[in-house]
Parts: sequence; structure tokens; C-alpha cells
Amino acid sequence: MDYSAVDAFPAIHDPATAPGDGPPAGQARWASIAASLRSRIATGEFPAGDPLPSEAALASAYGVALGTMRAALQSLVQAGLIERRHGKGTFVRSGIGSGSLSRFFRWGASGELPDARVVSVKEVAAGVEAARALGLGVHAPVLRLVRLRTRAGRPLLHERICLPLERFARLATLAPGEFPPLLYPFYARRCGVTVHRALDDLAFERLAPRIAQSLELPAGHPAIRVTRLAFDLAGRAVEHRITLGNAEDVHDRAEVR
Amino acid sequence: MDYSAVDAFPAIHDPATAPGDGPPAGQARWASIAASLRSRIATGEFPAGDPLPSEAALASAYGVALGTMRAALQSLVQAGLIERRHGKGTFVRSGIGSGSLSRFFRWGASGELPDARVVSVKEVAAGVEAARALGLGVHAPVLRLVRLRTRAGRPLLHERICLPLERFARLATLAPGEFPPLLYPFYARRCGVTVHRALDDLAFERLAPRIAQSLELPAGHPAIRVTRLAFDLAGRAVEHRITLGNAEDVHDRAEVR
DNA sequence: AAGTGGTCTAGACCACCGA
DNA sequence: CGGTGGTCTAGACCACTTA
Repeated sequence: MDYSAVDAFPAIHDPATAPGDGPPAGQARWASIAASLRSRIATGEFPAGDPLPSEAALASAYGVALGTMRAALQSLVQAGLIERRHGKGTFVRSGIGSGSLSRFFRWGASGELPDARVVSVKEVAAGVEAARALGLGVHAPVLRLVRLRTRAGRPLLHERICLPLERFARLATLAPGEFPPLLYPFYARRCGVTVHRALDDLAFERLAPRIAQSLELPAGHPAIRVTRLAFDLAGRAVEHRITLGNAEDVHDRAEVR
Repeated sequence: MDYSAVDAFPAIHDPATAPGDGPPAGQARWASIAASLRSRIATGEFPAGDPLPSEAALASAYGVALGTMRAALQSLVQAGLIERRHGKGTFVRSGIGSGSLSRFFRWGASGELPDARVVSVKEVAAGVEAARALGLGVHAPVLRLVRLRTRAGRPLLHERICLPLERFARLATLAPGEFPPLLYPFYARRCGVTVHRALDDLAFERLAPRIAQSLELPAGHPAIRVTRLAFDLAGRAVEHRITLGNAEDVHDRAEVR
């Protein structure tokens, strides 16, 4: 599977077009306004955390009625790009937070979050799996982080993270100890990469000897592997991450409709 | 946890109330209209699969503008209760389909669906876990089905299903062979119970000897346990189901935002 | 009080569907 | 063709937040 182009939105956008003028290009007015706002957010014109102009201001800027602008904004709320607060304004959401991983693990729900510590940083070739996921060539240079999550001194999760060197060059010279516990805000500050959404894939696996050792479990122990592909605001794949943890700790809940 | 009352909606409903009349009861007009429609669907006034009246007809019946009625209908679409088809109408969704279980299993995605065969039907006391989930007393009578899903003659999943006897009495006298492969449509036809949504809980487990045998795996083999609680249109818990399958076959994908 | 989003109205026209 | 939902307008008033 190639996810590299998932959720990429071109900047179709021309506020001057009136309802009757020319072909609607197969899109409703609110949809192209939404696409326009999306790309303006992605390019940093409206930074994460900042408020957008009020819906009235946007409506008049785009030359549409309030209801139409509300439809456009509503679609961005659905997509998780912005959030609206009654009486305050419309805000660009900051990237996804921490605790996102805890979804799959029992101890994530209650109690303190585990610590996270980067144990190695290396520049390597992407390799088949990460290359395909990130839309790179197999030999493209990536930064590979190995990271351990621990609690009360006991290792819980082993993570292997691949970042395209091109966008994350500023992390290449850091020592492992210089990485903070929360990586996504760090990506944003240091590299201008906002992680906006991710896909997590869960599968069963038995621990390879070396990883088992770092998790203080016997080789071949049942484990859950979560393969994450993270995307920036423009929908480009920016991080490939493999997390391994004890299967006994796994947990998930899903709604079926 | 007690899920028995999840998603229960009272029938707040009075089409005659105008925008200014009395307190809005903390609810927007569209919200109470949605609640009204919800309960009218749950009571069978609008059967599953049937069309609702047109939005114009509903709007004039409730004495609101089109936009308001659209907001109410939109919220029911979000909740998965109805679906709208451009040019055709608004339809009450039939219950959740099959293949819903396959979400967690690798072989569910592609290839034919496995067969399902009920192997035993018994009337028993609910027991602690099912009682709590279904909101019953521990000694309340339930129907317990044991069911095997197989493919090409090989057993894949073992299911233990608990149904409150009160609502499923008409199934109590059936022989195992009289149950069809798809249970939810069967519940609807025979017992008037429409399964509208469900919560699936995933956890790791090692197979007990007896179940391992029926899955043709060694005792203690790593397995995934999916605990499902299914709800009818009124939001009452109607089925508790425990599914066990080989952990090697497990698979899940989730979006993180 | 001023500014924001949330709700609501009473229309209009368009796009899709089926007889 | 008539009926359905989808889009859009140009207002109005309400509820929440902040100063």
C-alpha cells in the first residue's frame, strides 16, 4: 500500500467566482472554500493555535452568505483541522497530542503517562517498508530513532521511528538525550512539521530476541505491533513508526455501525 | 461499567412549540426534533428500510423552517440512524450488517466470508459479566448460544452469545441447526429487535483448553478476545458476545486525530 | 457593550431520480 | 415531468466570552 498521497488537497480557490459564473468545477461553493482555507492553513498563513477571522469576515471576503461559509467551516471541523468555540472564535488545531498511542494499551487510560526516552539516532537508508509508506526511494536517507517508553523504570514499549532526512535535517545532529518526551510538538518547533493525523495499524507479532531483551521479556513473547503513518497538514506522510509492546497490555475499543 | 443505558433518548417532542414559547429546555429546536424522530423510529412508526416523509413535509409538520429540519436530519445521519439519497429520499437504516466482526481479523478484508454455525443453545443464568453488560440481575435468564465460524472446514472463531430471554424467548425452542449464518437480521425478523450499533472491546488472552480444542489450537495459544455489546434503536443493550480467535489473524486500523 | 459562534427563517434555484 | 435532497441567500435573534 502507498499512503504517501492520502489526504492531499490542491488549492482550488477563487473568491471572486459568483454562484452563476461559469462551471462550478463539480464542486459546491462551500467545498472549494473549504479547500482554499485548508491550503491556507497548510502553508502557514493561519498558524496552528491561532484564530481564523470571524465567520462574518470570511464570508464577506469570499463573497458568500454566512450559511455557506458556515458549511465550509463545518467541513473543516469534521476533518479535524479547526475547532470552534462559542463566543471566542475559530481556531486552527495544533497537531495531535500525546496519549494517542495509549489508545491501544491498557495502562494508557488511567494513571500517569509513561516516560519516553530516545536511545539512538542514526542516519540510514529508508528500507522497503518505510520507503513505501513515506513515498520515498528505498535508498533515500532517513533519520531512524529508537525510543523506549518506560514506567517506574520498567520498559513498556519499543519504538522505531523513520523520518525523511530532507524535512528533518535539523534533528540529525542531536544526541539522543536532546529529544524531549513529546516528539510531535518538537517536530513543529524545530522543523516546522505539524503532525495533523495518523493511521495506526495493529497486528500480532512475536518478539525478536534483541527487542525482547530491551523490553525485559523472553524472546518469542506475544507482542502487539502498531505501525503508524503520520501526516502533516498538507496530507504528506512525514513519519513512519513501529511500536512493539507486550500483548498482555493491549486493549482497544471500537464502535460498530 | 454499566452500558445498559448508553444512548437512551427520551421522547422529548412537541411540534406545536414555537421559537419563543416558554423555555427551550436547554435544547435547540433541531435537537428536540431529532430526539422526537429518533423515538418515532425506535418505536417502529418508521420501520427500518422505509423512507421518512420528505424534509419539506416534516418541516411543515413540526412547524419549522427547512433549514432547521435539515439540521435535525443531519444529526440523525451522523448518529447512523438514517441515510439520505439525493433525489430519492431519507431512509431508516437497517441494522448493522455482517462482516462487522471482520474488522479485527486479517482474513475478513478479502476473500469470502467464513461460515457461521451455531453449535449449542442453552437457557442459563446470566452470570456476572453478561448481567452487568446487559443491565440484568446475575440470575436473570438468558439464552446462551455457542457459535463457530469456519472457513474451508477449519475453525477460525469461537463465539459465546448471551441474549436476554425476555426479548428473545422465541429463539429458546430452536435447535442449533435452525439458526441462519446472519444473526442480526434473524433477531429482527423473529424477535423484532433491530441491532443498530455495537461496542467492540479487544483484549489479549490465552486459550482455555476446551476452547483451544474447538479451534484446533494448543491450549494456552495466544488469542484475541473481542467482547461485543450490541444495542437496539432505543439504545438498550440487547446482546453480549465474546469472540475468541487466533491472535496471529488479528488486525486493526484506526485513525488518530 | 462589543464580538464571537449557534440557531432559525422564508424563501430561491440546482442536481438527481424515477415514472 | 414532479418529487426528492443539496446548495445558497440575506437577513434576524440568541447565547457565550471578554473587557
